[in-house]
Amino acid sequence: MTLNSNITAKKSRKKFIDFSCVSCSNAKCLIKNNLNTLTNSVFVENKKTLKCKKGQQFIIEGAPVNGLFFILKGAVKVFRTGINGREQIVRFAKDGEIIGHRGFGTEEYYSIGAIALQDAVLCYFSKDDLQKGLLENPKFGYDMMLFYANELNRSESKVKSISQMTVRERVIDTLLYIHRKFGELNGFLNLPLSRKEYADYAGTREEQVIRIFSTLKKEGLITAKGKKIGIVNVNFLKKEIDEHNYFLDL
Amino acid sequence: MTLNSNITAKKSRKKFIDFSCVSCSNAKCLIKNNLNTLTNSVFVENKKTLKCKKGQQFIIEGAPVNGLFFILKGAVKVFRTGINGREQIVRFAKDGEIIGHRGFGTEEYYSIGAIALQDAVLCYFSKDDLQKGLLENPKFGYDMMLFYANELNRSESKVKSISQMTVRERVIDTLLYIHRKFGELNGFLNLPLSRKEYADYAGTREEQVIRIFSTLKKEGLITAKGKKIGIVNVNFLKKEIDEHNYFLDL
DNA sequence: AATTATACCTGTGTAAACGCAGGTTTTTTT
DNA sequence: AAAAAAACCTGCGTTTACACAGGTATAATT
Repeated sequence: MTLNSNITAKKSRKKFIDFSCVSCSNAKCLIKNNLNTLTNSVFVENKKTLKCKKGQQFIIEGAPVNGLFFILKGAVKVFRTGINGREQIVRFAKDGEIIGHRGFGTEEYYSIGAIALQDAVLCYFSKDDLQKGLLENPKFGYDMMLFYANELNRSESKVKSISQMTVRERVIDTLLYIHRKFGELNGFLNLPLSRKEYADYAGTREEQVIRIFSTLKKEGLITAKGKKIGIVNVNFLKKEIDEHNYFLDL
Repeated sequence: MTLNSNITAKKSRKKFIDFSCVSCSNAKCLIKNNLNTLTNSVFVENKKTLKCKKGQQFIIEGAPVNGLFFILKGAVKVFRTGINGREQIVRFAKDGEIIGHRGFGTEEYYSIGAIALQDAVLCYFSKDDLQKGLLENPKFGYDMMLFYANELNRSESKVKSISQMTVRERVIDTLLYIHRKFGELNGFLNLPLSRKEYADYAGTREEQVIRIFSTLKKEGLITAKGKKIGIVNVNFLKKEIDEHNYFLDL
């Protein structure tokens, strides 16, 4: 909101606005972190910043890849569409994170879709520019590699979860994931999601999530007022899925 | 076999044998591919090569990370262990591939286990050496990043598969994956796996795989003599799961 | 303030996947 | 060649998760 008011859209029809990495306050961004050695690179100057309203889809599955996005501000869901348009959310992303694995290399089409869950500001880098930057700056490339290695670790962990956990456990796992990643605000998870979105991430159906939320409420493990979900005691929930996570620390 | 006979084990008690990257015939290896610019790097000289017998576990979940492995020759399953020791195979790997995402960065413990499915030869690189190599050679780091980005893509695709496909579809998907990756030999998949291993990858149970193999046999879609599985017509199988893979090309 | 739309909730029947139990075949070991 | 072990197979009852249907509360729109 403070951001939006700062934006004076010169080319409002294209939704591209100028933003500068140097003055960016996003400490967790890989680009910001490597800016000292990237100042000479073209790609920082060539980046485009665009606003994206809540609910807006900014990456469409199957569309040609030209580059990739960094989230300057906001929250985003990344998903794959299956039969009958059923969504599988593979990840939630926030400030500083990268969206669009296929923005590199020779891949031609996006394999994922992405929708803003809140009003968001996105930085866009072209494929060629970014590739150049990565090859010019080994530290940047190394950081990027680590990011993907970590994401892979999380994703493979998710494969096991969906495969071996019950629906109830998966829903609890999802609640804890949102809690870890987005934290709390006034005792409620700091990212409002619909029951359907919980289901799409947990790999189940809306009705199941609703039922399980009801049960968890009765058991005093969570509080729920509409989309506002509060975790009463994180450790109580953790305990229930702990045996699944021998070697997991994220 | 030809490899084994070439090996003259100086330190046979430690199972480490000297091998040289320069004379390596493995064209798909990331290190081999970048060898021209890596010749000065220490880490290529410091690598250890070790033999690993069929069935042997060379990475144990939760063990401290010191480095990571490249497969010189052989096939390997990478898995995570869940409740009651239930295995979730997250990946099969072959010649030239990397095992152990956590060999980088600050991670302390392996999050995955790895077992040789055939007699294998592995190249081992220490964490520090490899990190140095990656930071010295941007192209090498970039290639590594691409590898992880592709693996992530595949893993996220697998999340959707397990979440949305029926068991039958998942088993078919697994058969096609093995076919893509390991090919055929005399009309049979060129990687013998037990029904249990198919189940551990597909996210189901041994009995289900057995049942589904029986049905597929009756339907004339596959042939099966023990562990030897043959796909009669790849396209027939593909057709059944195609609608799940709108934007998938791997 | 009334209306529409969206999100949330619950009961009930159904189908898919699972667990177990008992068997056979194949492979490995002695 | 015999014995043991591992892998493979099948039937059947049970459980889990699902689909559908109909309802209520909440939020958005006019």
